[in-house]
Amino acid sequence: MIFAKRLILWYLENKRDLPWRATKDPYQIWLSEIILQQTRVEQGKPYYFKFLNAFPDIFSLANASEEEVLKLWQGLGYYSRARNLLFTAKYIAFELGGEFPQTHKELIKLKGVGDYTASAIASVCFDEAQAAVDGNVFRVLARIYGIETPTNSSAGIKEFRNLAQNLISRDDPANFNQALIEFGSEQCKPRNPLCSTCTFASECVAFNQNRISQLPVKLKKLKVQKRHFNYLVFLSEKGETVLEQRRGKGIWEGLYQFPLVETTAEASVENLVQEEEFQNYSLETIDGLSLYNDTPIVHKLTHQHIFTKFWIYSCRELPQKGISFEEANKFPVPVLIENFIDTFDF
DNA sequence: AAAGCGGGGTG
DNA sequence: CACCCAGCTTT
Repeated sequence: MIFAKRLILWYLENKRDLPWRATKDPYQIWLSEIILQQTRVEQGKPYYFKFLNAFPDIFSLANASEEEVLKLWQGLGYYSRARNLLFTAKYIAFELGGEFPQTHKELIKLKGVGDYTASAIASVCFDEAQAAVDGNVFRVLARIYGIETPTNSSAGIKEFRNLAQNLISRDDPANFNQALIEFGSEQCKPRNPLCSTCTFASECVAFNQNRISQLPVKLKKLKVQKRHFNYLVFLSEKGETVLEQRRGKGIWEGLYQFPLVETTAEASVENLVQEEEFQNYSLETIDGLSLYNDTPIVHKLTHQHIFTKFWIYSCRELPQKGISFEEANKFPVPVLIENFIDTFDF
């Protein structure tokens, strides 16, 4: 039996009951795919429900504010997804009259939609035979076919995409794509795959050559950068503090945080007060300045470790416009800041 | 082609 | 601790 047929048979027997599998509505499929980019299903699920509840259709999302969307997205990471989500919702609602693009060629033009997501939407919603190649698919194909091309190289991306495109079922591309992904997620797992019950074990190169732990091949990853953040938590007599929005490129773009002084190393109070950024927030005195956490809080991200000190800065009047402590919860903030706000007794 | 972008789960 | 997750965009 051909690969696609066997794969789909496995899928129909083993597929999970996931919320977005009950619909072919492109809005809902698009929403789920954006949420699931580089995100585990179990982590994404509650966000999918939150968004669908808050924004049942493309128009309600299109009419939301960026802060509203970022707040709902808070904690999920890769926040450009949220900004692109809103941008694309506005485009579809107001430029296309709410009509979703229906082909891979058109879908891939949308902000935040790449080859994988365009293929997923085109196949699931419109039965177009475009292979959706995600991390699961790379792994399954690398193992079964014994492909050593790094999956995160340009050559690898091309090779695996071509292979998947040759394997895809013309009759049922929607189930084929979801089956291959589901198979990678549930059977051909990164660690300890279930080879003993695998329907492809007899022809799987990795299994038969005992190379499961060596496939797929990925190019080495960059080393993590260390950064030192000093947050100034102002406390005024009126019960206010200061939050600022992060501007420009970089981590947490568009999210809010306390006034930040970044230093090249862990800072003492003597170091801190000499920083130009600190003096930009200058008060008449530093008598109210005290360190909240003696040991830096280490916030670990994929590509950087952020060593954080929170400095409590009590004052009569704030150096700039403030917000009440209660309001702090309403702004979209990084998890690092959210944890502090939840813990600190204002 | 390579770097940048979050947060959390897993072994 | 390292590795990975229903990847995309920018440089």
